[in-house]
Amino acid sequence: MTVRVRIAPSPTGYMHIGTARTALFNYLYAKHHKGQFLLRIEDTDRERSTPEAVTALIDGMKWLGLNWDEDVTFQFERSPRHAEIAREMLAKGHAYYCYATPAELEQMREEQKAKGLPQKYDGRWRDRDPKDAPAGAKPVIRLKAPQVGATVVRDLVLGEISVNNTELDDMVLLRSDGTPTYMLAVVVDDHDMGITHVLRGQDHMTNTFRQVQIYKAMGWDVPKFGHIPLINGEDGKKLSKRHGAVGLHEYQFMGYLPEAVRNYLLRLGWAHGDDEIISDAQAIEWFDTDGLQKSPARFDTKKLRSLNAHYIRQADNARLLSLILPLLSEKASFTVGEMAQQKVLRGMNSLKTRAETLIELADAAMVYVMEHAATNDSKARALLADEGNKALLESFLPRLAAQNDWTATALEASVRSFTEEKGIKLGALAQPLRAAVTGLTVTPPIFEVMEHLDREVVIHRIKASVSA
RNA sequence: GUCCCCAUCGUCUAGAGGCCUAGGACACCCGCCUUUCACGCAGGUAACACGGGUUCGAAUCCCGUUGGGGACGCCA
Repeated sequence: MTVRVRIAPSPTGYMHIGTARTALFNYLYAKHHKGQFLLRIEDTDRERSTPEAVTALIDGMKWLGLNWDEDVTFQFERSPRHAEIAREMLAKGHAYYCYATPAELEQMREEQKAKGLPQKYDGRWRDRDPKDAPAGAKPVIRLKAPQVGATVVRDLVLGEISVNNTELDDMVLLRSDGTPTYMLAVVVDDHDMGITHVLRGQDHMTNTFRQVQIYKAMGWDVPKFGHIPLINGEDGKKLSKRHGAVGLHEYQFMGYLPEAVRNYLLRLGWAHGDDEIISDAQAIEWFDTDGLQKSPARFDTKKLRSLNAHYIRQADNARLLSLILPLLSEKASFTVGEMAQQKVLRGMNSLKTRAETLIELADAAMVYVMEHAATNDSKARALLADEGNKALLESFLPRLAAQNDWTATALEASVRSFTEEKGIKLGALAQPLRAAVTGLTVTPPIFEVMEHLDREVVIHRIKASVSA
């Protein structure tokens, strides 16, 4: 049997980081088992679904590199089919009309809550004759769920899980306006799409029991289920906006590489021995449900950053340049030209070992973009305000002006011989030099920066700082 | 409140009854390298929630307690 899995997000604004991880797991599961990975947009909630949100979901999937097979299924388009199944269940005696009004049900729940009873539909229309229906009332269709026994699921992650059927109530399948509920639509779509394995968050566990009852009522094959532990915030509480970013796109904006996010998400709730850095090919080769964790994991930004730093170091320089180019132009307030881009590219090897995000990479790369040295670094200004340093720089200037070989190696040699003659440490001149040339105290190796910067620019900046 | 699920360093995790004096990674601390900052390399601190069983032997199996998460909609 070919494995067919799906990710079924609802378009309610953006792609949640947890949804992204579930999508990744499903994708890898499909690839590992040489099956198909499908995308279904669950847009049956017409109030909240928007075309923008659908686009956000699709963009998120593409950014993460999770390409799906076949066409995207839009759940709402299938509502006639869902209604058809609801009527079929009605005909088979597995469902019934319920005329209770929302207000009536709310009152029922409040009474249950007040008495400390479990909150669930009490089945008031289960055995009642539809002839008793109030005139003009629009009914919903409810599942006639089994009231004895237990519903048992052999979970791919948790093992056997079960619940007594007395705990489950008769859920709504078709709303009074004729539209299907999530519970019905998911089952019908998964069945029609030939889904064999459902890997989803543990927040769906109770839904699974109820959905299994629908499969059984229809006499359909029940797919295998696997309930993935949820992602919590750094404080162990439910991941929410107050923890920072929950939208996948936010990670993109914060300068994370998709491969880093992929690797991080993969290791959150899943492991393959002690492996940490895992390539896409290895992920496909290794991923299976036996490596999934049972308990929830906390989101750790520090580890994500560390992984991101790793992948930035691995990344192709030209790719990095293209990724930070919009950032550079934005920071500079002008379009960064070809010359500056070439300087950044030449300095990239040193820049990328110092950045954990693309934002930091862009910040550091600005030394090659700006016309003048930075002026807002107080430590650098203090260094240049020192008369001794000024005198030192001034006395070194003629050497620099006479410098033939404008390479990092030669520049370093020149500075070394100068400091040796003066009997001072290399850093005694290198650091003021860094401050004068860049306006900063922390940069890539200063001789390399000088090499990539034009000679005239370097000399001009030193002169400017000396005479300031 | 009711039901479901879970429980190893601060965090992510390895661990399938003896290989565990509990391993790795991130973070943290320290050293080396060094023109700053990083990278890299070498060390270090740090965990089996608790209580009962089962067993010659338990981080691993069972029960309970505690703690955590989730679900209880004509949302998905």
